[in-house]
Amino acid sequence: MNIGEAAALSGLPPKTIRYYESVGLIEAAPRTNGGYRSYGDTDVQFLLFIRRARGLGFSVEDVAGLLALYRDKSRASADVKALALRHRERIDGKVAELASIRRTLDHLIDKCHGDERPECPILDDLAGEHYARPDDGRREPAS
Amino acid sequence: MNIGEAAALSGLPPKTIRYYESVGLIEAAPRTNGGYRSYGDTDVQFLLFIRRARGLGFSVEDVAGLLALYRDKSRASADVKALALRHRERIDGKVAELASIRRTLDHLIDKCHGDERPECPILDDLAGEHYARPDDGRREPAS
DNA sequence: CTTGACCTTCCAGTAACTGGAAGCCACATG
DNA sequence: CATGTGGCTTCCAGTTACTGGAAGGTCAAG
Repeated sequence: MNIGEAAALSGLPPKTIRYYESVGLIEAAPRTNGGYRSYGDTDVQFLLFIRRARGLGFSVEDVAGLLALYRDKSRASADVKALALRHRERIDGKVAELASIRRTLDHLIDKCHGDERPECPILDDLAGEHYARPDDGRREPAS
Repeated sequence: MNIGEAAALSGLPPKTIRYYESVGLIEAAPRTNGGYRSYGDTDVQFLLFIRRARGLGFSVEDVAGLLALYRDKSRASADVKALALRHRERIDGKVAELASIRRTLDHLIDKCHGDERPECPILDDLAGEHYARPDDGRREPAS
């Protein structure tokens, strides 16, 4: 099948499949006489594997690792698990960061009345003005 | 002051300050005879504003909008709030996505014994193989 | 005058694609 | 057979927000 069909079956855009080939994530597909890439069912399976792994947020580099383990029938499941655990750590880190940001945002949004008036605690906070305490004119050195 | 001091006071690397100037986020700093950028306290305040906004995850483009509102003393706080609300939406979207990924990852990691044996539910799942599942053999299509 | 820290510009690379241009291939129709 | 349409090819550029590094100018101290 041509790349368009492989794309439809795998759910990946043709551009992305070519990209994966260009970075070595998948092997270069054989070509037809006319120079078209030619794919088989197995290739589609690999593409689906990649799409699912990417959907779980694994980096392309991680996916390359997962594919290597997938192909290696004598792998140790511990290696796969280790990769997944590292990935989960990163996810947790991001979630924590976003949660913290969200809390701050909540406070600020809550305090901004959001009307025609210019007074805005959001801007005040970003500007570092402690608007609730107009008595402190001193400046802390950054470090 | 030179860029190094402005960087130290604002907590932004000199490279980043130059970058912000290059993309028009801040005005081009005046130069000394020797061609060095020269900054004042006000500039540092702007840089701090930018750093805080970026720390809350606002894009550089959003920060440009916030700066414009910050400078516009006749702004409506509603505009600031709207920007913050849109941003919070994006954050929420990301958190939801990450949470979903995390749940899936939890299941997979939990089921992988992680030893020397090659059997691995994580890889099986990525490969789309519906390995033994006592209570629920069905799987939802990825999207 | 020389050293070393700091500054300058410009180019390239990062992650993972995506859009678009220019041009070839395949097939159906007139 | 010519032509039109759609799919395919390659390659370049742009995206986000910087960051590293090279080559070279400036400045204060010794």
